[in-house]
Amino acid sequence: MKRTILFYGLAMAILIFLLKYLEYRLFVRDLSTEFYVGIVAVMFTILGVWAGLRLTSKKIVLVGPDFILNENELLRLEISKREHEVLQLMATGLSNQEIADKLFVSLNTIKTHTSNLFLKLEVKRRTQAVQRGKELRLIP
Amino acid sequence: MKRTILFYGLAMAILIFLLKYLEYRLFVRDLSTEFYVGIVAVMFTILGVWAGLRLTSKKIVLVGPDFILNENELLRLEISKREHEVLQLMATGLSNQEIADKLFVSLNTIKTHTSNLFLKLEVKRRTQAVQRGKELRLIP
DNA sequence: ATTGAATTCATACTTTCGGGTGAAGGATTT
DNA sequence: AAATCCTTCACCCGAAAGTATGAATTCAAT
Repeated sequence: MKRTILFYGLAMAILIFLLKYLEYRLFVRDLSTEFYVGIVAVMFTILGVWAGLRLTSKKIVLVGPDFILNENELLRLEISKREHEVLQLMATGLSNQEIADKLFVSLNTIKTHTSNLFLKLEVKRRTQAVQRGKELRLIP
Repeated sequence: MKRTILFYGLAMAILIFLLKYLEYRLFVRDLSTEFYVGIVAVMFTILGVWAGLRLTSKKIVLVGPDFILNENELLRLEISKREHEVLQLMATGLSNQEIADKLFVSLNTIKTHTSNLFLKLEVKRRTQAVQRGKELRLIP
């Protein structure tokens, strides 16, 4: 952390120094305005690109495998909240009994949900349901 | 495609127009040089950030869905070729019977393979095996 | 040639899944 | 109030999955 602060401070200092130096040369008419502006534009473009990369690269690492739920598909397939919940747990590899325990309902209830899910997802097995769910971005 | 070209052209035109306009106002001394340079800096910073984001987002898409098999894990867990094969088919949502048909062996054979797989992957169900397999990069 | 691992298969048994049907209670909408 | 949807649960039955054990065969390595 200390190192990055130092690095950024140094970079900032160099940048400001460069700007001031260019400004000085502009002032003593050693440099045309166009050229000055051009250099500034290039510098700030580079700065922008760098900042942009920095931001996204961090986002990639942190948010990296980010998941945006496809609610349209949920609506289209008429999958209820509870069913969606069951699908999520199913995707983690839990058995119906384990899902039932986790949601404090009976095994039969989970069976009903899974059956309805299979109908709506047009699959025959839970493994396929998980696959389909991932394809349709219903689960991460 | 046509739309993006149009969009970029338009954006470029607006940008150049803005620059020229600012240059004009600078020329008629309606604008201080510092302010002009500041605006240019901001504009190009934005441009840079935008370009940076553009570049990385494309990279993400391109590099995204590649799969490199983790052979070390395969060796470490002592998973044989056949077992790996079965795991792959299992991950596609096939039943044991379907896997047996596809590999021209008996259902019992597949059961043996899956049982051994579960032991080696330290799981109890096929859904978990698929999950684990993906975690360890044994399957895409 | 012997050893060991991988592959194959069988039999028997238990557990889990999945399909089908029905139904009760609650919440929302009409 | 009636209709509708969601959620819950039950029972039955057959199919699929998983466990345990044992064994034959093939194939590579020592």
